[in-house]
Amino acid sequence: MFVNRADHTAPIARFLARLLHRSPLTESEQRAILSLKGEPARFAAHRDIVSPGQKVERACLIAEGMAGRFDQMANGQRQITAFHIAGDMSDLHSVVVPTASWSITALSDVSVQFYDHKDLRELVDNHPAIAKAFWRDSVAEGSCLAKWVGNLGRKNAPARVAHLFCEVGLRMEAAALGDRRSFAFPVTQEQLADAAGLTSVHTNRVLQELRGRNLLTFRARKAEILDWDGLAQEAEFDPGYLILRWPGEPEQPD
Amino acid sequence: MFVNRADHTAPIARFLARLLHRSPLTESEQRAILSLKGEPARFAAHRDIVSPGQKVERACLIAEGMAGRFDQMANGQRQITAFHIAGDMSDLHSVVVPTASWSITALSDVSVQFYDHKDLRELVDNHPAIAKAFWRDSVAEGSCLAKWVGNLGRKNAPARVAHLFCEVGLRMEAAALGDRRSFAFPVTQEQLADAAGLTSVHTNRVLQELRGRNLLTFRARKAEILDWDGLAQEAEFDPGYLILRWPGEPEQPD
DNA sequence: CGAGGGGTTGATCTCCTTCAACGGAGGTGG
DNA sequence: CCACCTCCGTTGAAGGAGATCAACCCCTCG
Repeated sequence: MFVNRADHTAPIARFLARLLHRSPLTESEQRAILSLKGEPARFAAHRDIVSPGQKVERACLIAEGMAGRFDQMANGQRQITAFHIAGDMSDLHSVVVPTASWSITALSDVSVQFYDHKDLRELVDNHPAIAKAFWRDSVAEGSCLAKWVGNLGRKNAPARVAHLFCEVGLRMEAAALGDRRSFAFPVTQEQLADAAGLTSVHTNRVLQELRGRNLLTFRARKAEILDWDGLAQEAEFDPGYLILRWPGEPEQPD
Repeated sequence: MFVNRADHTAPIARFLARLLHRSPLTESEQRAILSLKGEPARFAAHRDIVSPGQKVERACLIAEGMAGRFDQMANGQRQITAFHIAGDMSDLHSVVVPTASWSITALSDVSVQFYDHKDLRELVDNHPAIAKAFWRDSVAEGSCLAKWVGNLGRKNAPARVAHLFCEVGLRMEAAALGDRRSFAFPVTQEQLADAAGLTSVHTNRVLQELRGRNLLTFRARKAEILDWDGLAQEAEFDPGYLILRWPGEPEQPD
């Protein structure tokens, strides 16, 4: 595969690798993506990369660190609706919907690359396969969100927290950023709580319970899954919704 | 606009009208969509239109009635992650992700039209504007899901139920299927509960409370919003996330 | 050394669930 | 035309998961 010859640490190459998990692309299509020109930037933890209501003209690729999509309530409560890891184009959707009603906020210190909508649109208009790859990416994002609607609507706190760790672990492994059983997870317990729809106090107690049951540890922003199967069972975790294809697994037909 | 000359009651015309709320399309692009050949079918309430895990080769357009996307838990609990009304291509996303992990189920009796993925893919490959319109549609769906993650994670029962009615009301109005203050909502209280992440017992009490506060009535599958502003305030409803453009409002630039 | 962010603990409260029963409307068969 | 059944809605009482409130601790960094 062409991408294997590329430098995987280049942000755009990470993005391409992630696309290729889900969508086959020809060598020339891959080249077209790799030739995108990005503009680098850094953000400290807690800073907004994109603010709610802001009209954007470029999309943001996470190069290093972790970011999240936040929904803010009138009383100040927050809900994280997505975690973005290195290689994620966190608002690729802004190409077709340039004004979002939520923020993209740095969870840890992050470095990012910005890519002009104009260039991305040109790519889409000239390469139907890339258009479908981007579309598929948005559908996969929706699939994750739907799963979280189910988790928040119908699962208790331990299952939600367990699901969070399963999901992020598997995504980190797929992105070659760690192992599902041991990966950096640079968020605070409060941010975990904002994702799980819980208070930080209760999240803390749930983490202790999961630790006590020898399922996982979470210290110093590092997750260690002690019992993957047990954790997946607690979470009712079924990875199909992530729509990840693995090297060696049959490719998704176009 | 070309579509105004079309028969709005034809299912595919309803679908096109909905696309045009969000995406400008030329006359020839509109013609291409209208010339799609659909295969009709009917489903009784509670029947699966698409079952979880099923690989599909056609997408389903709701022509009449209401359907929902269901996520099912191991213990039998259900969560509705989306409502689909007439004119919604409820699994347009299946064109790029043909195997879903949830079901599309008829809420009321519904009639639908099926469209082959092959034809839809051809449309997308030949018309970049249609590709972007479909992509935008999936992004809008994701936007609704993200909003529901926020609602389920951080809002109490009355706010959730209120939000449900605001959302469906506005969508019905946009689809010319009713008025935001009075519309058919052919679901049971149990299905409302499955969407709001509540029990049907509590949903019943919440509906009584909202009635008591003169915000809405819901009887015989018909919603009457008595105080739209009050309901929207209770729900913290801000329609931006629906990504609906209205006739007369400025068009979204391509 | 002081300040502040993040983590931990305990006590209390409350929103929603659970369980159990009943009522009413509509459809169906005798 | 009545009897019955089933689905849906309604009500009450009790219980529990998680929120809230209020400390306190530890570590890092200026």
